[in-house]
Amino acid sequence: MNSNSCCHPSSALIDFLDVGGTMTISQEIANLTEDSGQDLPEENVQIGSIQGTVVGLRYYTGTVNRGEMVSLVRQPQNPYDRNAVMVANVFGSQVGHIKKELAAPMAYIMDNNLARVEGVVPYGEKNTFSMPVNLTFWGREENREAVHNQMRCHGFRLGTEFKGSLILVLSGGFLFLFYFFYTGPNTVSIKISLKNAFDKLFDDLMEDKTREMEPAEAVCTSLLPHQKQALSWMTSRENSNDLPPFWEEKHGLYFNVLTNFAIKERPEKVLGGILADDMGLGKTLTTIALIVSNFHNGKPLPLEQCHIKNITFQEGSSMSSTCRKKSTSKGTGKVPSGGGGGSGARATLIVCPLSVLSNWLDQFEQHIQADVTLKVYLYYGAERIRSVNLLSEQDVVLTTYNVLSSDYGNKGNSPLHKVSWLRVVLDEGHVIRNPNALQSKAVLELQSERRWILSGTPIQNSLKDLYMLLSFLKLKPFDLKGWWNRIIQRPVTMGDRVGLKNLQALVKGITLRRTKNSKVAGRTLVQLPERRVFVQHVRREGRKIKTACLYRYFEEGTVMTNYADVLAILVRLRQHCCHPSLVGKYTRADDPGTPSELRERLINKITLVLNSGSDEECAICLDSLRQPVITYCAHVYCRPCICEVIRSEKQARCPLCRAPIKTKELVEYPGEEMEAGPATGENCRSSSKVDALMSNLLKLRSEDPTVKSLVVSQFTRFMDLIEVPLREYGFSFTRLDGSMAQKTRAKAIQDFQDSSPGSPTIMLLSLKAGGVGLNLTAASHVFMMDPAWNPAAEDQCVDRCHRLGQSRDVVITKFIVKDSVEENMVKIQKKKQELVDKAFGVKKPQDLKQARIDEIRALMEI
DNA sequence: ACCGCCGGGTGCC
DNA sequence: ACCGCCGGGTGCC
Repeated sequence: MNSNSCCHPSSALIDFLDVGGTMTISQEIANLTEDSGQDLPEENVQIGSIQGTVVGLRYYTGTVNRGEMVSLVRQPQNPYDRNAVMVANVFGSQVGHIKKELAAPMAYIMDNNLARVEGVVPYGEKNTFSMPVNLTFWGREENREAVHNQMRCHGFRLGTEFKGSLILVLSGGFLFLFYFFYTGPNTVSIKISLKNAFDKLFDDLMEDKTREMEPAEAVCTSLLPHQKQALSWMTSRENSNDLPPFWEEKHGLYFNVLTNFAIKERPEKVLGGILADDMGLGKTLTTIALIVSNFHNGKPLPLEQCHIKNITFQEGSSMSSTCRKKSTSKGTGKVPSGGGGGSGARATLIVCPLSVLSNWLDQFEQHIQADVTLKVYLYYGAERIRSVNLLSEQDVVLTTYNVLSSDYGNKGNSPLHKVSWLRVVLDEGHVIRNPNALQSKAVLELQSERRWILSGTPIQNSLKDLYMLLSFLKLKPFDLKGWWNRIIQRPVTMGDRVGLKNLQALVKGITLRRTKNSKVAGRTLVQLPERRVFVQHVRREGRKIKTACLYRYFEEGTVMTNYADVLAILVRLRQHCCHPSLVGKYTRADDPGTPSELRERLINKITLVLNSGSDEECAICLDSLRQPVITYCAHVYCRPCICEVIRSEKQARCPLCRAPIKTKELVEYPGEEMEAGPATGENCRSSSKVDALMSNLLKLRSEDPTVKSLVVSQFTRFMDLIEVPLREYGFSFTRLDGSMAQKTRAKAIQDFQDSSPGSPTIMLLSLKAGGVGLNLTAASHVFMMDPAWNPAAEDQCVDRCHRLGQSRDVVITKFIVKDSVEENMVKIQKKKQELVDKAFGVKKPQDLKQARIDEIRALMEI
């Protein structure tokens, strides 16, 4: 199948045109497809297909091509027929209506969410009055009968004529193969080859992205070759006049090779993309260079406007550094012109997690010449000035996702949403992967000419993570869930090679990704110092703990019904490995007790589950938990997800253990709770791990007093306990954990990174504290006090010091208690890594459940 | 729409 | 003729 003219490198880098006036209908389609949440594999069964008729063509301007995909949108408010089904092309322009006789059963099916209907116009695209449309119904297996019945009642018979058939469509001189791939719910064979292809998704992204560009002179740091390449690529993405991915110009028309859509007007450009470099390659520096080098209309920052030097980083205050300017010839020559467009937009908005806010400020100060005027405003804190004018006049506005979403939630009064930005940059952009999160909705509403996503991990769990990124970039039609599912998500999930190729072409066109191992001219991008890992086994505390009740759960097959108990026991076993006094009291929930007691216990459980570091996901949406609630059977879900389950079933049952559940019995997560107070009394005694740590630290200090170390634990109370001997032996240390406010956090980081004598040599770091951007390169030793469930979390933590800027070899010491739950956790880490590799995109709740059981079983060595 | 359908005009051969 | 047939007007939902 060499049908993919869409994979031409030249055609992949194309820009999109936003067709004016179609937004309402697009929006309508978006709204209609948004809440159906039909992206789980079991909802993607083909129920049947039928040929229908599109009528009323002459009343609408929307046109289609031979073989073009169309969308079907219900119009319940239509004054002539409340069953009306509108037919629209990819850009949302109405083409016509489905003939009313067929619209009647379709309306019922669509309104009751029995199936999604998708259309393709096989021929007759030039007809004046009506044209045929091949309709395919997709839905859950359990709705198959209902859909067929409804159609039969109205005299239609759903067939499977497109099943596994090849339809050749000749169009515009191109040969397109449309392979209507039908597979049942269980497709195993193709998924294996899919995995390899998926791994290659980001391969070859470097091709043709090796041109270098010098930054504007305002940047005082010299860029590494790969950063100059990124700058060149980003600049060309912003100034490019190319068509967006999958668009080609043919005979004076613009033609989308994926959907067969064609239009006279040039599709709107997509200026920007995804910078997906590994962390530590300098995404921040590159972005700063981009901001000043490709300012307005492809020119570098105008350096001649110089004012008073005044760099302050107070929250909610404007800071600007001043300048005396020289020539700006450097870096201007290679900038392709044409982008930007003279709209007058000036300001770049950078949205980032709180944890890296101070890093951005540091980096601006560090990399921008001191005599350059760059107006940077930190839109953060209660004192932030909510003035659209003030914000528009800045060069850079920095804010956090939290500030952005809280302003956005404050209906109609979000200054950030009233500014026409030149450029919006989402740092750690993968955080918007959940479309239901307020912060995701908030970023989609920002007005900007250019849009960038910075993320070392653009796809974290599954393919659908990419949807929100494309949506933010306004990469049509993938910014609408229905089209994304249809053209990419479902074909790829079902193992369709063409779908995968399209996905690769799509990603390739808008993404630059290099890893630490990528090479430029035969050399790796970054020569990082070595990184050595030692596992140090330590003695167990006291006798081996009995876990009889866990064995019982396995024998009874009630592991999942007692999941919270199981986790609670495991947490305590792990705590015991660290220090016996960490272990809190524990009562098992044999007796449900009175409702208030039960409630209290459930709150305890959900707190434990969410703080257990087990990286919980909602088993329904398979995404990270939002508005977590716990059921009486102690399983944790997103509130909207589980409410939907309860609403849609008569006798609702817990998806994980099948226990009956009710909405009013769901218990909410009350939020972070502070755990026990400071260590006192018997807590002050040491433990094997603490002893081992101290002897390491003392040895290091005697060898080289300037060496700095990270001491990492998942238990903040363990960190409390470690503080005692650290003080006792006169170590100067700082601490960073999730509970700290931004100011103290930034102070802790700054103190630790400071190399002057007397600065802290140790940082107590909670494993989950801070985002990935955190820079702790002052440390060259890492002590992992307790193993994490997720090996990636440990790696990420180490990467905070083993990154660009690290000059010493990094030594990692992991303490593992012999003959304990920790040893088994290490085994699971390895397994889990394999699982993550395999499970890309095709996770089912059942698999997830079994994986959990297997995991716990392995932990207990049962 | 080179259709179907409607409704007015018309009416043996 | 309370029909058939003809031919003009008309046409999404």
